[in-house]
Amino acid sequence: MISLYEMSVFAGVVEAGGFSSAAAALGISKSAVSKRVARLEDRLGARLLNRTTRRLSLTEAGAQFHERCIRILSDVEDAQSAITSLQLNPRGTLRVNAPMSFGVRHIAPALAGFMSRHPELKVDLVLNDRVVDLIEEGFDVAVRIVRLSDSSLIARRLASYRRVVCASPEYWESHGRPAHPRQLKDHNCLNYTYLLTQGGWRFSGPNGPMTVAVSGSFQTNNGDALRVAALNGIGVCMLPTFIAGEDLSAGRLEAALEDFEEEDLSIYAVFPHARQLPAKVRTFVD
Amino acid sequence: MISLYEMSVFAGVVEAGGFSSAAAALGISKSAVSKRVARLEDRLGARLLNRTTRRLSLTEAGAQFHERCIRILSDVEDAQSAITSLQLNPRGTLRVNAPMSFGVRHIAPALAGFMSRHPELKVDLVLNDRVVDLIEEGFDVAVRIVRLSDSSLIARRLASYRRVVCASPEYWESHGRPAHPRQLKDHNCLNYTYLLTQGGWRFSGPNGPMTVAVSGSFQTNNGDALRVAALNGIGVCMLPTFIAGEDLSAGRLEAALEDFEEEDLSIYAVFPHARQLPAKVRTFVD
DNA sequence: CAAAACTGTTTATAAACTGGAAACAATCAG
DNA sequence: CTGATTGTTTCCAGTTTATAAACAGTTTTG
Repeated sequence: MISLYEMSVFAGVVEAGGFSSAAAALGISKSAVSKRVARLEDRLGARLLNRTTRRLSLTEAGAQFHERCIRILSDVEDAQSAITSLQLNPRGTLRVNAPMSFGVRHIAPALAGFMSRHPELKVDLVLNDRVVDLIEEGFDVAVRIVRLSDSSLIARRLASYRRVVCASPEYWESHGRPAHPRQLKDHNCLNYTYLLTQGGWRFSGPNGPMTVAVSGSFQTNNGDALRVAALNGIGVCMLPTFIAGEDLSAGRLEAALEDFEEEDLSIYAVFPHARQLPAKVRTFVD
Repeated sequence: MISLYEMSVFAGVVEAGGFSSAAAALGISKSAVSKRVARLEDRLGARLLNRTTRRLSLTEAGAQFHERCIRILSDVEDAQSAITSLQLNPRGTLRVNAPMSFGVRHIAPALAGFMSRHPELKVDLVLNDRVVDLIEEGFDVAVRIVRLSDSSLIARRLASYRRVVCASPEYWESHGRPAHPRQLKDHNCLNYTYLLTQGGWRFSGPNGPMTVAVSGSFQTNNGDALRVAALNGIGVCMLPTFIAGEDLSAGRLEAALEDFEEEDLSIYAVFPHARQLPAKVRTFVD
């Protein structure tokens, strides 16, 4: 198969008007130029240049081929620089996947500023709480609350959060505040479906981690619904700080069992691969 | 530099939807496919394909690049086949150089039939009697009466001819017919300028070649003018058979000294190079 | 007119690259 | 769990490549 290098050497010779000067211009030896052109002619099965020691002239075939060479080489150049630019500048379409609650609460608001800083970049934010296949569904990056052990995916830690047992001040007042996780069995524990499947609420006690089975009158797979229930004083729930944070600061919810909290958990950005991360992804994560 | 082969392998992978199937389709091993694509990605500095063991998907960069790849590869294909076709089919422009007399008398008449057999071919016939630089002036082929010793040019014998001493029947009648070249000094020898510069007329006697100095009242650098003079009975001239042939057959001129004629001389087609002769040239010469 | 300079080509040799087989790692099907 | 399949990596032999040097032919120059 013809190679682009051969074509560019040929174009160089035509441009320079000679093998020796072309060799100098291309920074290679003249024997290399000679052989490249000879090989190209062999592959095409046609003579491209009529050459004497002194003068050089294009064959009819050579003239035709040169014209096309120029165009092809510039097309390749274009393609290459398009890719490079896509790699260096944040643009194109960025497909982001994130959990529902976190996405609505933290990503969507941040997106406005991000997008105004990068007007060439389109963002496609897909929020859902199931674990998606990044590669199959073509995501550039996903935000994950739990770390996955998928070998081909690369994770980067974005932030930490805690899970806080909390309820409204009114609820605590009427039901009392537990001093130990075990006492939760006397409370109406509002449950996040996902946590339930893990067997209960996890704490970190003085003797290591412990899991407490809890039960209550309400369960949902949506963190915001849980929060609303808690705000209304229906019961106790375990909420991540990125959901309950504001309510805790504002005093609308109050925490309990803070001495038994698990160590910090992490929020991760996950990419399909590590090397050669497009700028759009890098910028977004930053 | 990116290579077309890499691009075609990448395009093959996209088309086949997998590395292994692409390898089978391209007839190479899958390790080669893997390495080619990896190298292409390195050179572009961007990931083109997101790959799991099971599934394959194009990156945004990959999708863009693939589109351009397809176009570039087909452009190259086009260029290549255009050259090949130019090489295989007689078409394009054929620049022919020939001596004046021979060109007018033999090439021009033959051209009509040749061109009607090859309507896609244009012919540019340049007639002159000076020796031109084929390469510098861009000729595809030249017809030469004398063999040149130009190293870079390749000659092919087209036909043979003889040089015949002849005059009109009337002239012979009134001046007598010479029996030996030496007797030419008693005749009015019409001279072709070019031959004069060689010192006289050359003959092949029983004792090997001989050159006879001749003189006469008329000399010209045009064979046809010489012929006309001879027809008019002005004197004796030495004409090539390709000029005097018809007149000799028709009896308008009669030969002499036929036993002393030189061995056959040749008419050559001369090309700038031997290998990869375009079809237009080959066809023309045939 | 010979020496010098310059052309493109060829040759010899060392370095780089290439492709395939096999081993490997990861995933999926049964 | 085992076997099949996917893409990657490693290793090695074979090829290709580039360069310098020698070469052949032509033009310029002193």
